[in-house]
Amino acid sequence: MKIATTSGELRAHNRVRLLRAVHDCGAARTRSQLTRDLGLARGTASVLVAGLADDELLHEEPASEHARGRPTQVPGPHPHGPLALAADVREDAWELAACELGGRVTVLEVRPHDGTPEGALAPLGEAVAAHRRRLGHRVVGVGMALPGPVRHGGLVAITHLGWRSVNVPALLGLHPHAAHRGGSEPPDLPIVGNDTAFAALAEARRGRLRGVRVGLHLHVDFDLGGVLVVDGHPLGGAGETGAEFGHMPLGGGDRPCDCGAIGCWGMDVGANALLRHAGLAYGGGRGREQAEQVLATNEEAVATVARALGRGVAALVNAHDPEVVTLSGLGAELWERAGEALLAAGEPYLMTIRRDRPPRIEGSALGWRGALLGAMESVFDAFLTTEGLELWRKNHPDQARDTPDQQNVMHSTFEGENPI
Amino acid sequence: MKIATTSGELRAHNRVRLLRAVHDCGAARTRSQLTRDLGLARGTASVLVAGLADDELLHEEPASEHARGRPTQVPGPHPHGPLALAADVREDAWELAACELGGRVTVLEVRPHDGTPEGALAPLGEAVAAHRRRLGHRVVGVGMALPGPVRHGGLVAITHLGWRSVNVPALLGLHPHAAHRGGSEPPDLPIVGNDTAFAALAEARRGRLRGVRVGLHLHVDFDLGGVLVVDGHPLGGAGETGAEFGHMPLGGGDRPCDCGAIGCWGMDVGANALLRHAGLAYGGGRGREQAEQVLATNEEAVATVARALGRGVAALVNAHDPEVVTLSGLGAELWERAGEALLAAGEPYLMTIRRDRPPRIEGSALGWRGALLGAMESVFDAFLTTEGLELWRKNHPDQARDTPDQQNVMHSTFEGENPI
DNA sequence: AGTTTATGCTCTAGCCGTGAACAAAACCCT
DNA sequence: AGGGTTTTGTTCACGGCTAGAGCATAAACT
Repeated sequence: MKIATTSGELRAHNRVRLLRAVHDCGAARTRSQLTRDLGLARGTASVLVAGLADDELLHEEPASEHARGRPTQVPGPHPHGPLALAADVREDAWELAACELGGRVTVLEVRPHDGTPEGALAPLGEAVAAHRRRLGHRVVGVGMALPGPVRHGGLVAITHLGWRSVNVPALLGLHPHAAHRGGSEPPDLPIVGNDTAFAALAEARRGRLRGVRVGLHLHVDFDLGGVLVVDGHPLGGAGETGAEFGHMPLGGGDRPCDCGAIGCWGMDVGANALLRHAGLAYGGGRGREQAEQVLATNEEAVATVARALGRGVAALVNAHDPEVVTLSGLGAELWERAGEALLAAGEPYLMTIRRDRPPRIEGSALGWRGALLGAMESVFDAFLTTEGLELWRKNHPDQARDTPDQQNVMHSTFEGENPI
Repeated sequence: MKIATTSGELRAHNRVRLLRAVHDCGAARTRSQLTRDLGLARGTASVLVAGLADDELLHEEPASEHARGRPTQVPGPHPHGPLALAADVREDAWELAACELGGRVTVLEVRPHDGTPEGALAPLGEAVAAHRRRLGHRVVGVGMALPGPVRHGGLVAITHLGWRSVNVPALLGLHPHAAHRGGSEPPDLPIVGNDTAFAALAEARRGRLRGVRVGLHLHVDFDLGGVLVVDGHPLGGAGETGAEFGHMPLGGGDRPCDCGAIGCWGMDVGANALLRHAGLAYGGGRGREQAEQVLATNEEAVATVARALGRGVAALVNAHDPEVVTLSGLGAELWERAGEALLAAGEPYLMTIRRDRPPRIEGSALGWRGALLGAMESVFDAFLTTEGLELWRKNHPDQARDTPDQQNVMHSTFEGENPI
């Protein structure tokens, strides 16, 4: 986070801190708690909240439970406040959702696709554009998770689907538009990222890696992704194409991988490996249901995959000394069904000092939703900055400040539910 | 870095920023440059510099080269300013140095030792204590690099020397003293760290990883250490015992390692591996000279080790996507003598997308000095914070503010050189 | 109904950085 | 040599910010 150096930046900074705190706690803390947690004076908090409410970023509601004194308010998302659109594109389907400040998610659309870049992305692009039109200026960004390495700018390579260097923003039809009014760069370009990195981000903010200084997150689906999470941030690598722990030769074999290397660990862990061990056809992002059947019925195949997973986990624990290792997607199910085999296979590969104080291993708290939630968090990460809020202020229609009539209209919309 | 939230913290913050900038550039930039780089108003810089000079943290000297206008000053270390003590403890010898703000290093002592914890650390502890007495309040911290994983609190395991869980601060005789005057926690405890992590830190601040967002640093001596450097910080892991990339099974073998695991990559890279391939005795931290002879004469052994290094580097590049890979210690020499073999061996293990834009591989800019310099940097990292500077102010003898006589005395000491 | 308690609101004091005006100290040109 | 130019350091009025105190408020407790 950038630091303030002038008294003017100070205010902008505290606005961000307050909004960030509201978002991170899921809009569940009272104003007085927030005031204490952020170390602010009550007067300062008063001014800040008033300003943010004026900008339609926050809206206070009375707290439901009271203690002794004067009842306090709970700052939450404003009914006209910022929204993040987020999509999780998998090998065989995609999901699109909207999310408001605080993290409440509304799923908008789910649709299967044929695995081609156009077949997957063109309809998604249309759906995004339609919802963006509908929601107008409230949409502050679009996040998109994809199951492969994503270069800066949205070039995606998903070798096991035959995507070589797919320009995701272009296929979505979400080119950066002409300059907004206001002049500054509009946040029109989607934030495209790796599903594993997003799942890790979600885990760090709202899952089992919350408050963890150094964690390791492994996301298992058809193949295996892994990434280190440090102080709440997944490490993306230089071109944002990190999170590829699955392509280290930790499995011991030398089978050629679709990625172009040999011996990749990821080939021995995931749905494809399950199908292979069960003697079924695999590859091309097909066979999710068969894989789940193997997972449920073929104990030997499950144990073999769990052992491969365990061996690699041990290697990564040696190298990075994480506090917690979290497993999402299939990984969580492997951990549940064959945790013993996983641990036993890793044991010989652990350093003695790691055996003395091994990291916790846990299934994800977010299940298969991680990637979607992480994409959403990344949009808010970009928005909850001094620049992001400044842009909101600029591109925002004038708030009803002077006209009391409009104030009343606004209040009337507060009454009912407003589904996104 | 902590962020400021009140106007009071603002000042403290800018003091840190200015001092940090002076330190990072090696006291080579003029005040006007610093003012521009930090985005300060000239007036603000004026006040800040005056305050820091008052606290004996900075001392301005006229710039040697002039441009057109009024000549500017160069802020540098104050003759009574803070000093960091730093030691590099290797398997067969240690080195102790002092360093002032800006990074000028004075080597104080070098001494071989017998490889036992007491034999190595007791004399070092005495030397540190003696210099600390001599230099008094100017010593703001002691940093110490050791060739093995270091747990928080200074417990070190160097398995290839038979050190199991050595309490370094205790053996140094540097227990935390009784409370300082001032009350706050004194910085008496040495900052004990892994040599690889320190070498990486030095590389990030004053070497080839400067300004690099994601880098990978590998330090090869008797064994192999490796660590990721993100935004100028080596990733320590949960218990600060990260930096152990050498203990992943990237070599392909299954030989048992001293660390308790099997198949560790580090066994195939480093002085021990060189000795082994040459058919010589190895282990116990002995044989540095023989290893250097092997390096100079036995091409086949060198190539074998370089290939093992290259294979692991490829795996790590896949996983982390670093911008630059730096090699220090023996690694730099291996790179120089057998860079081709290293690259060729790594090639098959690289993902296609990594082959398209491979990271730069470079020898360290700091040679064998990295660990020592990194230990020094870590002391300044702890000192150049709002808390560190506040402590300096408190524990500092009163500055000669009102008495002009003392001012003159001070100026007389400015004249001569003052060797540390 | 009065007391207690925690919170929200308002206003002043103190601190900080900005930016303008001025002073200083060099270089450049005639 | 001397005046103009250029860049930097210094000083100060100004606006912005947060802290903290005092007061108002609204509930729970007695």
